[in-house]
Amino acid sequence: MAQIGQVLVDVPTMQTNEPYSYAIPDQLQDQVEPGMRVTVPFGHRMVSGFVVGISDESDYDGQLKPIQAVLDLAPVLNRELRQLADWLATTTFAFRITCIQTMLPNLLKASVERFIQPTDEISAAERTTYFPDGTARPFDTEKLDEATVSGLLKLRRAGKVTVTYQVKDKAAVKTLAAIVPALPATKLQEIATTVAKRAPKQAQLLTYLQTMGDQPVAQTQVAHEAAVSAEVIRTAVAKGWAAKKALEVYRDPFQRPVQPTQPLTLNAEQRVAVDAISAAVTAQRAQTFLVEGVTGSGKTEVYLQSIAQALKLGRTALMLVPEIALTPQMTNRVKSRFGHAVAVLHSGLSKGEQYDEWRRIDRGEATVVVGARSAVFAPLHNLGLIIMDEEHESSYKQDENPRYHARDVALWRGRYHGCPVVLGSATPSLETRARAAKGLYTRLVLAHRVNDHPLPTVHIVDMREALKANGDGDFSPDLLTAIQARLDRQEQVVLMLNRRGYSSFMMCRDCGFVLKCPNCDISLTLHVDTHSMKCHYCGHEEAIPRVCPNCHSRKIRYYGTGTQKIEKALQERLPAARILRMDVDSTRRKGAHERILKQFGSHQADILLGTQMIAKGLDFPNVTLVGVLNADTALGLPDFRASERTFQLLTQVSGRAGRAEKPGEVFIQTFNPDHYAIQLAQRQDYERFFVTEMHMRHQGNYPPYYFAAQLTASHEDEQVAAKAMYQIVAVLKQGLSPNAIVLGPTPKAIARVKRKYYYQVVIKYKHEPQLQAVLEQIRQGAQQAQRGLTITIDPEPMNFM
DNA sequence: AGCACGCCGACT
DNA sequence: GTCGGCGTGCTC
Repeated sequence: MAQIGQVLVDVPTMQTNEPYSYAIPDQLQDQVEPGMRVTVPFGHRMVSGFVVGISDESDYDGQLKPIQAVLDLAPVLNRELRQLADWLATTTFAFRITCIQTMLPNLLKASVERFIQPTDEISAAERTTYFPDGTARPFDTEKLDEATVSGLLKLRRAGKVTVTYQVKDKAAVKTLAAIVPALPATKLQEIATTVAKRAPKQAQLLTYLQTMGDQPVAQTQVAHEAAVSAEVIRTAVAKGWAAKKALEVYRDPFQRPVQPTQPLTLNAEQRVAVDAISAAVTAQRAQTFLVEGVTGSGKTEVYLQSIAQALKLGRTALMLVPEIALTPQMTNRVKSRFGHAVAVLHSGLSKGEQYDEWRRIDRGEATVVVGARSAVFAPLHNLGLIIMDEEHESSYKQDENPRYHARDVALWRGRYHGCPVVLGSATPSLETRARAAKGLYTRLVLAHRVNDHPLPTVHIVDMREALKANGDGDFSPDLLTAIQARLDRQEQVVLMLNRRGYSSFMMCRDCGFVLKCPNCDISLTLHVDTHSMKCHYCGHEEAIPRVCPNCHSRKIRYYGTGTQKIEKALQERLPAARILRMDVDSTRRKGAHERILKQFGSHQADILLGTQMIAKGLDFPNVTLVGVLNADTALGLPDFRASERTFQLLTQVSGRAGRAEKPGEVFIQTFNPDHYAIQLAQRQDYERFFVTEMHMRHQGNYPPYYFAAQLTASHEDEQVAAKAMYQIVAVLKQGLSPNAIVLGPTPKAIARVKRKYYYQVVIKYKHEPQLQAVLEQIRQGAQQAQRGLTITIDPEPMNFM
């Protein structure tokens, strides 16, 4: 019976979110399998598509078109990952094809190219103007100038030219020229006796060919080992002694060799953790662990030994780390333990390297994968363990469709494979820690630093006092004195500027008061366009204050500053200091990040000044002082996670001081010295912070007590965006229970981005069985709504700005 | 997404 | 009268 392929076409729209039926032509019969990429005619053009099923019949009434070509010899997504794609699509409200593209390496995303060519109808004059080469030319409306495009389109209407489509598969396997003997060894030996005396090189090669077996060897290697030139090899091939073959090779992203390491001896806490995780690995139990360990408590060693257990049982392991922590030092540590079994996936690799690593994993040649967010889709078979380090990091959440959280995907895969998931952090997210408290996750605590180094002394500097003393809002006298002392002692300093919070909010420089919403306990954001302060949660609006409502000081103003400005100010104060700046600007170029760190590591600078990115995972033994210039900025953000983020950041950055023999010191400059997030970060008291913050969340009906979902509408016309949001609120109110709290609509913090206005609604709820259906209904409705109107749904937002 | 179809205003 | 502007709807 004729087969029919169910194909998801690569056209991300609501109408094409279901598979379309295509006839499988005879010559492709039994070649097409679910999980393969194909090209199909769609409308009046060719598109690429993805086969999700094969069946005998279709419920489509019309005439089926045939699949044009198959792009893969084997499925690129196995059954597990296809199921995962469907789950992702329903839970994140993203298109199925978008989910599939997200899971595949970039190179497997086929592109469509258009070509235009003359027909017989065309006149000679037209041919010479538009087709100087006389034949088909690429037709990219973006690249050609307008006159040419309109001219060509006119010709097309007249039937004088036709447009053809070509789906181009970028997936390129890198090959090397390789040599394999074409004759049996005995025959070669026979020939060897007959070659001319004055052809010693040919004899040499013949001898070599006899020894090499039937596996192809790279031509360069043959030339080297047989000590002959490429010309001699060519002659041999021409004479039929050897054959040329294309040898498939991987673009190896890490050429440099690593020193093998042995497992370290574990302390009692680490032992308990490894044993618990190993037991779950062995029992193939989908158990979730929270490994809570302070900086330097040896979490990584726990991960590595747990991975070893999975490998010992013939299973594979996945280790996720935040992109920013995916440094060569980090990956080398894993590679030196597990050698060639390790594949690394991250954005620093070229597309080709990513694809090759992906293929090594898919073929089972790599059994340990280390990577950032998207590595959670690594095509590992037979997973035995998933680890997610620094699980609280917000970079695990993708900000565009599909808006997935790698943690949720990891837990899904854990359930699928029956394998444990280990979430690790010194400062777990409230959600995770709360689940551990409820007994849903098993909590494993590493309270001791491996070398018993004392934690650094943390000083809180009250900037209100400092401001009075020297009138400088950036550097306190205490911090400057401390920096000078390190310069004198040839030690190094890390200074962090909290740049998140560049958004303009109002804070009093005398008392630290931040203007907040009376309804939401969230800071108000300044809107220059309307000259007012707005709450992005409930829409409350009030005038911009001239004096501080708390202490009546006139020093209430916007808060926010940049690294360049700070660098200049610091250099003026400490002319002798060698300052290295690290921020988004100075690390934009590839490899710049690593180069700066290397420079600092070899003490080519005294002070490293940077943004958040310096808080994570740096380990410089000579750094004995860490300064946080503005601890408050994140606190001022209109986000209920502001305290949590501040606490996590301060705790992390504090861990950067004095990790070696020299004791460390930390200075936190703040206008809110009494804020619990800052106070508790000073004491490195996560538990106390957890309890306090949980109380705050309970008071405000925020996660983890409530779930939150966010809907955003954007349109060039502000009225249209706002109106759409009001209609959505009406749908929500009707479809949801009275217990659901619908906040908004309100304009977003940056209301106008790329000439579009953004309005949002936040839903807080505990138990809404109808929510999925209502959101789905809104998504359906969004399709036939106004042109240019975009509705996004985020079922678990991390950012409320 | 990209294209055809179809309905309106500014030209030959 | 027609060319071509964009708004609307469909693609197995």
